[in-house]
Amino acid sequence: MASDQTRTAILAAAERLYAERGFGDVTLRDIVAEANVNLAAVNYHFGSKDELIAELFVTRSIQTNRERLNELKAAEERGGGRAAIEDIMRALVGPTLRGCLGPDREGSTAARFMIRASIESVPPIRRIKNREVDHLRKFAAAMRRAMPGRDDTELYWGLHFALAMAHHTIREKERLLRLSEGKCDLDDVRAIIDRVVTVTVMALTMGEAAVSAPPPARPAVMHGRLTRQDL
Amino acid sequence: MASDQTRTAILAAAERLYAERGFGDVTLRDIVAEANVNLAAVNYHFGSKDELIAELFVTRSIQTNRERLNELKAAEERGGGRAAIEDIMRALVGPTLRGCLGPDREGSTAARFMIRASIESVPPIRRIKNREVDHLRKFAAAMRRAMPGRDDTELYWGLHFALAMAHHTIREKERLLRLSEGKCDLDDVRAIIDRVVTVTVMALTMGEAAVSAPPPARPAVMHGRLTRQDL
DNA sequence: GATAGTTTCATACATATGTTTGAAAAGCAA
DNA sequence: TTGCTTTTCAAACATATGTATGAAACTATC
Repeated sequence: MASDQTRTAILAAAERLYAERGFGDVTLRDIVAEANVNLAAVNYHFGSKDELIAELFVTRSIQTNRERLNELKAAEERGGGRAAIEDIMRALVGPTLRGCLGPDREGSTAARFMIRASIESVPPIRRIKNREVDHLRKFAAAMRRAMPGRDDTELYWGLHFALAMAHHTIREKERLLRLSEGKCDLDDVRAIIDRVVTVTVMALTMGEAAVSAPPPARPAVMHGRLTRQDL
Repeated sequence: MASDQTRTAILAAAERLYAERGFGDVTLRDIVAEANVNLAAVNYHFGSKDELIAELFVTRSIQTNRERLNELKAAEERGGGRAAIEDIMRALVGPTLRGCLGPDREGSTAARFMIRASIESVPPIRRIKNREVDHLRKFAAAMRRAMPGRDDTELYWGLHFALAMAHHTIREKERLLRLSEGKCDLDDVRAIIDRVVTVTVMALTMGEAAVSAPPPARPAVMHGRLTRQDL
């Protein structure tokens, strides 16, 4: 089937252009020019522009979520059914950060597309995005297992802040670079992931200290992770 | 001058609509209908659509920045020239969070407009936004005074994460509400500000602990702020 | 109250953009 | 090949949208 060739070319071209210039600035004519196909091909193969965008987004969403869940699963197996909280957070923010930051590549096209999608919030994507909550719930559940007895509210805030830091770092990396005059190394993805994870775990354990015991034991996480030279 | 009336009506209507529906979905015709003025009035008074958006954005930017700087200044005077790091962060994230969250109001129109602006990143705004770095530098300077000897890199990351948490909380409040099934109280703005500030200060002092002294003293901030009942 | 400058208005213009159409081309099974 | 389906193509369509225009209404100064 040569038709799949056209379909694939459109998908690839669209993702590339959307990732680069955003949804607002890319027209169907831009896409078909990039893909070297006829204008009508988009509507023939996808029905509409919105359905094209939706297909792009669901495909990539599934991929990212699978990556995250794979890491989570690996961590849980490593821990005999209960993953360490750090590894859970690492599974949450690692795939996205690795995909979107880094020295050589400008971030893969797929990752940059997903960033755009989470920034610009165009209608077809907004509709799909609501399912993301179900995915995040799996991480909330893992966190609950890792920190039993912890108040759920705290878990949600921790999850929320982890995504905040990861996401914002990707979105505003230019600004952070300029603000810090290059001092913040945005190519050292490992260090960034460590940093986000460390802060998140501190935020999560901090609450525990304040709520459970008046003389709070220093959080367990500070022992291992905090002596890294990159902090 | 009756001309100012039209100008003002356009500005107000535009801000309201942009705040509500975003830049992508609002046309000049929507704006002039909302403002009850003629279509040509926009180009007569502002020159172009982009210049209208730019004027809205610079006005609000100046206001937000002034609010922040006022709080910062007050904190520095309270501390005799050197503000506590918590109060600096509070001055940074407080105005925005107070403006955009809260029970009664849906967040002021002005604040919601600024959120849109920071989300959608339309060309005229992108051009202006570059000056924001200069504003943030004032906070970096205050932080440096509050934590002398601290590595600059850490300060920038702390500043960056504070904005990340504040911003992301505003952007994704619906999702956090659904994820937590209402357990995360997004109407208690004071508690949210405290939470963001506490985590940020922990992130900032955590590095200090790891870098300076091998047996890290429990961060000073944990004494005062951490016993709040809302954590 | 006449005149000059300012503002408003209805309307038109130009163009960008998603979509549709109908015919031509290509693929494929018999 | 023949006949049918699937795919491609150029062109047209419909419309939304920012902008421009020229006349009318309004305002203020003398």
